[in-house]
Amino acid sequence: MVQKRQDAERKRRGRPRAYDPETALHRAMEAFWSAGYSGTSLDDIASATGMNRPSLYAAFGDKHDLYVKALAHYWSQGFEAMREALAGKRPLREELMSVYDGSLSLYFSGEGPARGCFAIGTATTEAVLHPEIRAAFSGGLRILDKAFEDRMRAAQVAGELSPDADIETLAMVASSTLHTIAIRARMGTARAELRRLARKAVGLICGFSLGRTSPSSTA
Amino acid sequence: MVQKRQDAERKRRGRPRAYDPETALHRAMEAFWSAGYSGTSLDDIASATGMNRPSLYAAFGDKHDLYVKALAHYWSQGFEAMREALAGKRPLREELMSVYDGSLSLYFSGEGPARGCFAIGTATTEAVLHPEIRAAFSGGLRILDKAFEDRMRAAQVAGELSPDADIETLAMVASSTLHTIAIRARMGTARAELRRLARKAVGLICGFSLGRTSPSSTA
DNA sequence: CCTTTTTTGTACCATTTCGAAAGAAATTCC
DNA sequence: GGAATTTCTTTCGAAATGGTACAAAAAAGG
Repeated sequence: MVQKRQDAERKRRGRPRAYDPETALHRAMEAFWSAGYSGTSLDDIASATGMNRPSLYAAFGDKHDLYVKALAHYWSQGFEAMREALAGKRPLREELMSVYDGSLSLYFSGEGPARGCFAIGTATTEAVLHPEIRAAFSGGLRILDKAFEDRMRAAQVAGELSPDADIETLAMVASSTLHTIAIRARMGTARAELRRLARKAVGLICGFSLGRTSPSSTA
Repeated sequence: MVQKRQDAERKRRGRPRAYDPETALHRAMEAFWSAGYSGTSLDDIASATGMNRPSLYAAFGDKHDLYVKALAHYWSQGFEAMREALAGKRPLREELMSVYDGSLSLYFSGEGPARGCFAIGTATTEAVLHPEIRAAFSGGLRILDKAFEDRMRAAQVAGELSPDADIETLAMVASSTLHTIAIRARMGTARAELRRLARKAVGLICGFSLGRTSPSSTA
């Protein structure tokens, strides 16, 4: 961190920044997370980041820009977590549960009631009126879809899933399970119940494996 | 309607209302639908309903009350549609597709880009900070969950689904499919693609029927 | 016709919100 | 140490927002 600063910015000319852009963006995201885009004022964000509005404006542009950057920040974190969880080094069942457990940890982090997924919880609302947010939102969701699908195709090749299994459908179940968990977390469903839900979905998906004739018993 | 008015309100004392409360509430809901709770001003709602703010306040209380009433209005519509679609008079497969087709019609109604589900699209954001909205939101979602589950239990009794089928899991797939469609509609996914997604989910669910050993091919 | 009752419409108020301007502060370059 | 540069802090302003007060309007009751 310190090295990178020295490398990239060698010796900046004027007064040094009093904030770290990365952590400031993260704090701004946290501020948006609970109340959403419209429900969070720039003063709220200023308090959360410790910056004042002019500095915020100079660093990230206006409120809209700031939100879009926060969303990109969230997604890049999510992609990374997804990549690690679905690395393909463990059984499919285990890796899928890693995805859901990791998501639950994120959704139930923070102080008050669970905030669920930042993107689904806040960008869904804005997507209709703000094309940029809609694009960033849908782009991120598609990447997650693809991550599930890629992992399952690999599982099929490796013999973890039946050659007959419809990968597209199973990946869709994996994605929609993530989405329903994101929503339900935000509406107050207990973490344990959501984990139970995830286990059932994983059981269903992994039921389509060789050697099992009836994937219906998904205990 | 006219009769009911004469019955219930016989002869109201003062100046008659210039609006119909039911349609006004519906218009208010439509106003909230695109921009969400925080993103919609009382002026927006006043324009949408043709009422002015004092009348709005007298009729529905403050903005928060109005939104909660709009949400209840939306849910009651949804419950009714669900009840009709899952009446149990047609094959499960057909009735499930009725649910998704009906939902898609609703999600893609209106002028601009698709607005998806009013509840999921707008209440998810507010659920964290507003316990009343959270309660109304989760209550509605639970009723939809139960409607799916009840219908599937009936299907199991009727022999449409295998006795081995895990109804809870299948109902969860049905619900999460509805949720993912609601989200994706709002993020700009084409209606045809969402219908394809619904067909796949229905195929998966109804694959757990007697006489099929492998429900994996869900074309 | 006058009183009572209820709703409407205009106007207003206090607060919040977003954005910008202007000068002070901190650092590098020469 | 002074000039140049970048950021910070204070302050302002215009617009929007939620909510309310008050008089005019429209109906029924007597």
